[in-house]
Amino acid sequence: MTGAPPMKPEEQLNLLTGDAILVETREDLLAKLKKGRPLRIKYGADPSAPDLHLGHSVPIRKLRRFQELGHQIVFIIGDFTARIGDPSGRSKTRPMLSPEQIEQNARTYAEQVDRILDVDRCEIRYNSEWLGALGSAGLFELASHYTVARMLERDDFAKRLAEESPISMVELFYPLIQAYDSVAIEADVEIGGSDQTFNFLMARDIMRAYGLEPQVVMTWDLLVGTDGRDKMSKSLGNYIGIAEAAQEMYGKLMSIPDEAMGQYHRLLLDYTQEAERELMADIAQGRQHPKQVKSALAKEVVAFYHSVEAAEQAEAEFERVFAQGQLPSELEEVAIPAGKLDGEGRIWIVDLIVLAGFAASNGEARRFIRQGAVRLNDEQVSDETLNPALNGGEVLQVGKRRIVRLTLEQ
RNA sequence: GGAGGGGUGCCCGAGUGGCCAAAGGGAGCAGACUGUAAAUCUGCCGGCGAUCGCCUUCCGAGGUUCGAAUCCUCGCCCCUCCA
Repeated sequence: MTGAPPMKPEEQLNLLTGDAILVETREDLLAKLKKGRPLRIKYGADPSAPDLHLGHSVPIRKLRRFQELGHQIVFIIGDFTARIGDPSGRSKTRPMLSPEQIEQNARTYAEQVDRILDVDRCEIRYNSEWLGALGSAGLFELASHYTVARMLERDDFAKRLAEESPISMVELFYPLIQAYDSVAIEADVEIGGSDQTFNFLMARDIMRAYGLEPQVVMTWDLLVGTDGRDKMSKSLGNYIGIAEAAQEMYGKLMSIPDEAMGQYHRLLLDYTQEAERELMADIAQGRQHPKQVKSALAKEVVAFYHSVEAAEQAEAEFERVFAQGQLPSELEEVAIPAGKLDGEGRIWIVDLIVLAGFAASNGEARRFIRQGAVRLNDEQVSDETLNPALNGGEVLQVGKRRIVRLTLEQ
């Protein structure tokens, strides 16, 4: 991907912007591209979230596109800000990180990003490098370049002000500090999620104030999670990790609501907005079958993170288990301690379900039985008092997805 | 410094002396159906043994009462307004 002939600025522009929600501005970007030098593309990494999911992958994939065109990616690790922490009302979960933790997270982060683009060719910078040197005088100068009124335009602030929820002073500084990062590295382009739009745009003003050419801002909407409602996030449990097993990844992708497919194509497979609309229209008008579209999507994403073979295998397995209702080709084994069996080698079915880890309590196990969710050797269990004899090798199933082969452990 | 609002099950949120293991929603799980772990519909959703029941829950510690998530006292925490 290094030896490709340079692409014309106009072509680059189209390739880079067709799927973005905001490009501020296309004219500026074109002008920069016409300079013919590699552009500096800023991306603020989040070293507090070491487990990357497909939501994080979106901007990183877009960075990869820049990289393939020969531009310079600059990752900024916000170690300075991470050490300060964030007292904002909502995100209580942002802890203050020690330098060691930040270093460790950054390394984990880089390893994962490397699955998507070539990290060795990226510039990685820590913002304590320049923010530490800024000092209070520098900070005041920075603050002098922006007004409270404009700061409060940010919808997040405006909303909280309106509903009288707290806004900490530190929070007002975050956008300024981020903007200063752009000044420090002389960013040509900054990209990220649409939740960052205000901060990115503000950096344009701050850069001008420091006598620099303003950066181009590009944002993409946030990928929704497997629930199709909220943005993908680990804490909401609606995420698909980029390091997940192929089978798991495929299954989760198949579970997204149909309406989310368009966005997934655009954000994960680089469909343009126009292509996204066409795809969804095709589905709506019956020219394409939603399931086929979804499984093709799932396959392609899995192939990106694993391999084509793994993706095909995942699909075959999925069809086998869910469409045809057969047992998976490989079953996980759960060892049952022999001591749990009675003198005749029998065990209460409720205990067995709990021991297998399928229920947190006897009550839950009973409920599963009542609901007809339990199968032992493919026979539905309806008797809560069943005491099956166990020889090892039995297949225990609770619901459609949790299936296990039992073994005996002395 | 002054005034006030509040802490309820995984989350949000009702409940102001018994009918409360605690409404409703979300999440989760299961069943049916389907085109998938989509959508939709139905059910479950503190623990334990079970037709009935028992035990532990409504920030913490005490108290009032036959009886409290609901009343009182002290403590801890969160938030808002005025200055």
